[in-house]
Amino acid sequence: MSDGGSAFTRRTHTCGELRLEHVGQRVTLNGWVHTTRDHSHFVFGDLRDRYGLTQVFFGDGDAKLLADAQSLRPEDVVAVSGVVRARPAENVNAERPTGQVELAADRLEILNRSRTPPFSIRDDATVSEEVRLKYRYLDLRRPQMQRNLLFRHQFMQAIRNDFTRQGFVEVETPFLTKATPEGAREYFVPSRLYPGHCYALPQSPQIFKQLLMVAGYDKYFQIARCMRDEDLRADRQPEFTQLDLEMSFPDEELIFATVESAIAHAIETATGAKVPRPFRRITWGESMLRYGCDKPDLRNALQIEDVSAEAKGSDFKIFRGAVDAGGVLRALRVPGGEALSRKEIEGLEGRAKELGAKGLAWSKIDASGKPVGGVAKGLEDAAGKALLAKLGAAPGDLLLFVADRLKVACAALAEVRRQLGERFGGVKKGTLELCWVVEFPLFEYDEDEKAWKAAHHPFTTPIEQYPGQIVKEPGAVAARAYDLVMNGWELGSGSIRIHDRALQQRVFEAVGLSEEAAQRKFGFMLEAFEYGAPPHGGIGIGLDRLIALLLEAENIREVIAFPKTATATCLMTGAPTLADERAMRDLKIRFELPPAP
RNA sequence: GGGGGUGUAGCUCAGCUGGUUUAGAGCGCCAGCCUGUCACGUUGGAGGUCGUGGGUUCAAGUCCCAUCACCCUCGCCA
Repeated sequence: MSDGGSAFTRRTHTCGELRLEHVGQRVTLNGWVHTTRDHSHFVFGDLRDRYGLTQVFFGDGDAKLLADAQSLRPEDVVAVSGVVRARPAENVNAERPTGQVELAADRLEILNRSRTPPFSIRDDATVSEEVRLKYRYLDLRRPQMQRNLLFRHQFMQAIRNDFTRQGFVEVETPFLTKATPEGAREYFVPSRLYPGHCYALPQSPQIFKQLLMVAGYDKYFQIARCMRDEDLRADRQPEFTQLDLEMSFPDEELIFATVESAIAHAIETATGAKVPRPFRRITWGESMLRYGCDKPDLRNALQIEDVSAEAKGSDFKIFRGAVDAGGVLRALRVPGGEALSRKEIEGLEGRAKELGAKGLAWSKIDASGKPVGGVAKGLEDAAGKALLAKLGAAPGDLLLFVADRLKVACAALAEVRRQLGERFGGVKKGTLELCWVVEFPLFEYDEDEKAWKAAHHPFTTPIEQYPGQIVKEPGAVAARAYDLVMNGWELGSGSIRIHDRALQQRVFEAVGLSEEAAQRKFGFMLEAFEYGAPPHGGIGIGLDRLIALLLEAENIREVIAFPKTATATCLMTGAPTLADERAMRDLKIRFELPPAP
């Protein structure tokens, strides 16, 4: 058979495989030249593939072989054949699994030369992310990245296995679908057959999975790609992977138990760590009060306290003023916090101010239990004493206060608490704390549009205190919505859905969606719900984030093979590119671009 | 859309208050030497649009303005 000259000796083993037990065997390795050490009369080479490194010895009198070996450069691709031999005892490399042996080469096939790579393929190479992304295929050769992607694969496999074991069916849903104007901005795909019409790429498979429930697939899951045309962050990419699932006839407990099983199984399979179950539960209200946010890091023992009632009787202007203006006074007691310097406290105050706080008041508690420094004077009156008592202030404490609007006070103290977590809150790297945050509000007030809108999505079941509450006081209605949170990161979000057509209509009305508009946007779904929609609910969990957290990566780009930059470009391919004129003609699209500078 | 940071050799960086040479270092690269290295060692060498454009100045890597790229972040992400 003609092979175009590309015949080569196929490997018998990988570069991570050879041990003393192979000594004496004739083997062939295929791989990349990692390094060479040229000693003139002989050459050592390290051959690399994704399984490991094996030392190859060239020499032993064959001049042609030696010359070829001397010509080898990093990242050349070769096939090397020879006999495995034990290294002399003094030359064993104990740091490598293959370090007991080496391959005494008698044949070297250079399969492909490499240009000098822009950086060396090693974990300890310091390379800017920009360069790494441009040469992503080289970056992915680094052992760390190979470990990351392998870990990701194992994690995904374990999830699929556990859902399959639990009787779930993985169903693929369309990429080319109908735009749903609520929620995240969508990517559009123009239709050639229907000029002026567009498909949208799904921001999530939400509607399809609910229709699968109507279709009777009572346990659905999918490892699904989602696309959102929003601005990016370290933990957000324009396309990302969700573990999406939906169940019929559920309650929260069934969904929690199902998800906990799969997530715990996957974490245990991929990391070997034991994940305690059930996960902790905390209501949204409690979380906002104690931790100032809806994604608490429960490893952190520090807790926020509301001392607005005490502030009311205070003579201290900063405390009292905020409460009189309809705001709150919230405090964070930091045991041992007296060790913080003035400068460190100012650093925290800087962060608090970035988040909109007017300031960060503080006082330390001295050995006799008296407040000293900062706003200590404001704590001397009766109200101050009551406040200290409520906080349980003890010698060595640092007390931090934010007097502000509720939202600002929460955000500022949440950030301060987060920053102090490792030093004073007992947060340890490498530990996991998963929890469910439950009973989210159903609606949020949109200040810009002066209207209530769905906090999760408009298919979420309300928990009405009395009939009609969603119209009379929408802000007070809780929802059967829940978030999965790990170490202070939101992993996923879900709810028990509305399956009743009339209730769905009332919720649409509450968010200002008329019958007509609802029909236009979701008519096919509402119609489906008239054919026997079972009660159902589910969740979507961001897998990139979860995997990044487990690998202690700073950034989800570290666990995505070909990620985009913070400005949604691909440095390797150059995407996005200017539209091709002819393709645009086919699509009957013309762009109006601002004039070039 | 706003704020902050970075940009000098292939890579990672230094370059002070504008003037010390022809803008440096380590790694990498190229060439020589080296019979047990494993981040091999050693000798020598090549390599620069100081992100880009404009301005100030006798003189700009350095100061000013604009712009681009990347990173972080606020808004945004039902």
